[in-house]
Amino acid sequence: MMQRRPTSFDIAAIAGVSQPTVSRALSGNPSVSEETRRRVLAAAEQLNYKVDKNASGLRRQQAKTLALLFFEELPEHSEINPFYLTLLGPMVRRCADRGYDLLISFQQLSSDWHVDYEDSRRADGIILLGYGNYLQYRPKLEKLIERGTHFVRWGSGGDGEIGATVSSDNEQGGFEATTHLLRQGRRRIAFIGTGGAGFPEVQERWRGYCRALRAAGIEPDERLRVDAAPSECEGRAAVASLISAGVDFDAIFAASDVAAIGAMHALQQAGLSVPETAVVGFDDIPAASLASPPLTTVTQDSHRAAEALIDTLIQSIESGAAADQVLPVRLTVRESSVR
Amino acid sequence: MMQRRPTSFDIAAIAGVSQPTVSRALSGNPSVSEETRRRVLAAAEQLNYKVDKNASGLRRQQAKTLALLFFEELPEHSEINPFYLTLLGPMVRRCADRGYDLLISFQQLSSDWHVDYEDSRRADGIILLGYGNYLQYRPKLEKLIERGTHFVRWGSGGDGEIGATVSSDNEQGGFEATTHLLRQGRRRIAFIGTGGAGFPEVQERWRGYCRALRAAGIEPDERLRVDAAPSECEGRAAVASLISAGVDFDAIFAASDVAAIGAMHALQQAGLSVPETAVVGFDDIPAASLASPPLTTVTQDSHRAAEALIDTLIQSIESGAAADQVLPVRLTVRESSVR
DNA sequence: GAACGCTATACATACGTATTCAGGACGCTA
DNA sequence: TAGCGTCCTGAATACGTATGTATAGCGTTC
Repeated sequence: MMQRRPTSFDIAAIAGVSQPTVSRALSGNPSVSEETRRRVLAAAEQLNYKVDKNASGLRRQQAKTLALLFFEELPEHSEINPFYLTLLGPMVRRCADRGYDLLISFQQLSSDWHVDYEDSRRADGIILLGYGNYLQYRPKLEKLIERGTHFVRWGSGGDGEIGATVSSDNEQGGFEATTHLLRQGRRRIAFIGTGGAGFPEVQERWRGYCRALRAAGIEPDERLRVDAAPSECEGRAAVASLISAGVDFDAIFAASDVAAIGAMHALQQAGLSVPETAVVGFDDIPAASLASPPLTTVTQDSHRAAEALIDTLIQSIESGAAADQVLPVRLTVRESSVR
Repeated sequence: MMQRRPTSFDIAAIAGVSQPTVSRALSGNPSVSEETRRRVLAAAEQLNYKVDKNASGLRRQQAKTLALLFFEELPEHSEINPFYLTLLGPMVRRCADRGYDLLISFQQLSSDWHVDYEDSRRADGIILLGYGNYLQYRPKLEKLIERGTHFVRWGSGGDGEIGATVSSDNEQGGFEATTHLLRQGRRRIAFIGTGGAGFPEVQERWRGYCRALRAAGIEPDERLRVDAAPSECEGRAAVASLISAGVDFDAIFAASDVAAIGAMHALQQAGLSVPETAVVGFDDIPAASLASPPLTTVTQDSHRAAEALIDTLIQSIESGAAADQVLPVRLTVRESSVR
């Protein structure tokens, strides 16, 4: 029955106006009279007309689309960081509200990702999601800036950052988690997380941890610090190594929930109960509340984070400049840390 | 320094050919001589030229983009079904391999989703992801078909389905899970899952459950069947109600992992240990292996599922027809079901 | 040696929209 | 009634690509 998609000319014919008027009416141009606009909208409704995204984009030289780029090594079968997945829903929503579409991709799918998206006008800007270790990508980020590509990163609010950044207040999170454990009477709190220079978030959490300890008159003990990437496996291994090394500890603060869950497994495997040994994580991924016992953790506000990312990027696209943002965090106390 | 994005005319000028030749050279048209193609590619490389997606799409009347539509009620703060999130990575990958971009959206963001994407040429086809309850959307699906929109659904392989469908072998999964429990010596196996007509997957799992019981000479007992949507909360409530009703059971087969995890929590809360009461789930979401004890579950092959979805949709777009697919499942035995 | 076929390229054009510019209608003032 | 400004609309055009059609070059055949 419908042989051809309707164009703005078809609408124009029905509404008895010209094609440009249709375009103006639909885009809310104030120089179109109310009466005309009504006729145009009615005609568009009648034919189920939708503006052709390609034609519109071509004419306006933009895509009205953002690209979400997971900025991690993802060896074939590994999972995307769960925290990023919790950002996904709110980001999609915010994009829709702001009139943008959201494309999704992985960094390693294109060696040229840093030019592909904007150069082909598939997207007007890029959201980079990558947990730490961004140092190795820094040259590419610089290339992005050099080319004038709009992008925003989820990362740390630390110094030496490059490009617009949205982050949680990692230092404060580390402080609150540690303070909570101290208030529970813990004194020997292990810190589990990768401390390498490429993970500024974790560095900041560590700094918060140290501040809390010192505020309680305790000097951080390097023997209580173990490296572990954000994965169940590494978290488990880290605690296992603490135990086998005979290090004395009564609580664990892990810089990521997945590592914290691994830590709990290691404790249980060693016959130690949680919260007898208290455990606190960071992120508040969905699995945190499903763990047993449910995991006390530093909650990052994924809704605000998502909105901040989208808004910052759009502002950068539309007005050229955008300011970094640091979002507050909140301690969510569950059963893994209170006797 | 670069004031303007290069176009195919710029490449043509450098390579000493005409614009159409550039287009043909880049698209691999065999009527371009090797020598010319080399020159064109070199020029393109030199200027960092990328084909303009809008212009290309406009000319070819397609977007080379697929839309991923989460087809669920997502009241503001609820999570996307974790199983779908495990599909995400592989789908993105497959799309990239097949030369398509992937857009992401939620059903409820647009009341007109069933026309929006294809009508505006933002996407050439739609992937619908929605756990069960599709009956209420059936009218919209019919509208999609009527309009000739290409789409594929994740669902059940059952009868009366509409449109191209990719699914797991739910019946077999239910059979294997139940058979496993029977082999462990369990006889009173509770079934937890929504049995309404709108959830054909769950119906099929139930059928497999019944088949396994009957093969062991046991007649299914309706008192052992409790409704629960796929959520931790409903799974917990379902088991709590079984316990408080005084129903006798020695194992639980839950039709979703999240419900199974909820079930374990209810058991632990009631002082019952797992696997003293054995628990088996369905889906194999990431949290399943993180639960304690780790959850035995029916693993759906998310890689094959993702690829089947993408391939089926692209085939439908490019050649008009596509066949349904039913994928095999596999029981993953962990500690929640073996003493 | 003229007609023909084949290959590789150029020319012309269309895709559907948004915007610039020009102009018509109308009301107001002098 | 001429002059002017305001408000709305139409005509023309450009965005960058892909493709149908035409053509130039060149070897082949009878």
